[in-house]
Amino acid sequence: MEMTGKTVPFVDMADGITRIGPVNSFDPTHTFLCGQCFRWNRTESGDWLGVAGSRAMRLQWDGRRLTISGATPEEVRTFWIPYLDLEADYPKWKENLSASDAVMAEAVAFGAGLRLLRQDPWETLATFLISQNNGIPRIRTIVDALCRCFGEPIPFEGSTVYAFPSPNVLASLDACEMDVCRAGYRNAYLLKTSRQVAEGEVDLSRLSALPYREARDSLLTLHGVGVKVADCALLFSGIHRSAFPVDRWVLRVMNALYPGSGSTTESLQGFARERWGVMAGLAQEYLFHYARVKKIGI
DNA sequence: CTCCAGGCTGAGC
DNA sequence: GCTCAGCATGGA
Repeated sequence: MEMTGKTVPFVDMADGITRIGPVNSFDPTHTFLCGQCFRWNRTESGDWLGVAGSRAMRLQWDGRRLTISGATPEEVRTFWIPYLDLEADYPKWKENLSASDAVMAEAVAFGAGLRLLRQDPWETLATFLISQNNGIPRIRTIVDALCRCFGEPIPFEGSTVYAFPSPNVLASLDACEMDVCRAGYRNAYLLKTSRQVAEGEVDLSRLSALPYREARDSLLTLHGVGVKVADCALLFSGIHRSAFPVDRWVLRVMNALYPGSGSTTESLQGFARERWGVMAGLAQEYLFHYARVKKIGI
């Protein structure tokens, strides 16, 4: 029996260590390696080191509880628990999705510990701008270089990690400077979009106040942002979970599962939104994770 | 060598 | 409106 409801058991261990749990429907492998984020790394000891926004933390997972270090209990409560979406009722969502059909049930079971993160909207948008026609390992390399070169330093465990650079900082670069991250032709998209956001042409902080379709249309005015990137930005920042950033893997799986539901992206999105409603984005993420790991290996 | 990777833009219909 | 080459880079 899985825990439901919004209460997350929480213990302050002092010395900058916090323990959370028991938590069900969570697994850092599913959550951090499903392709929604690019700044979590597993250490040799099995811990996870992550940077999000202007914060960093170390996470340990024993299969039942999370132990967080490098963050104050207050930060854990107000930032990391919402970031990891630990208060949401995944058992209920998984049950609903699984009931919708057998293959979805298999995909849900396969990625049972997957949670949709609530990442910073700018960081999410920029990293998925880089993701286009690109592979996950190289996306990580590029994002890493961007942060090290242009991000604010964050003292962490006696060393330094770097925040994702702000739109203002990136907007001040020229194409030559930005090329150190080796993003190729995406440099131009990143530069122009940084400038558009820095100029206030699109206000990312206002997206959550807009209905899904208007939020997406707003993002589509940015250079290099298409439907896929806009949907990923909305979904993985937690702004709109009905966003359905269908890609070739899910297209392949969906077309196999539901022949005739539509071979185009738009009709598949409509199909998914009708079938899974506000959970369409989560449904796609289970499918994506399932298809990718089953067919390519992690 | 070719093909692919969490696509998008701009040109030509 | 629609289709589609071209796009930088690096790994398989």
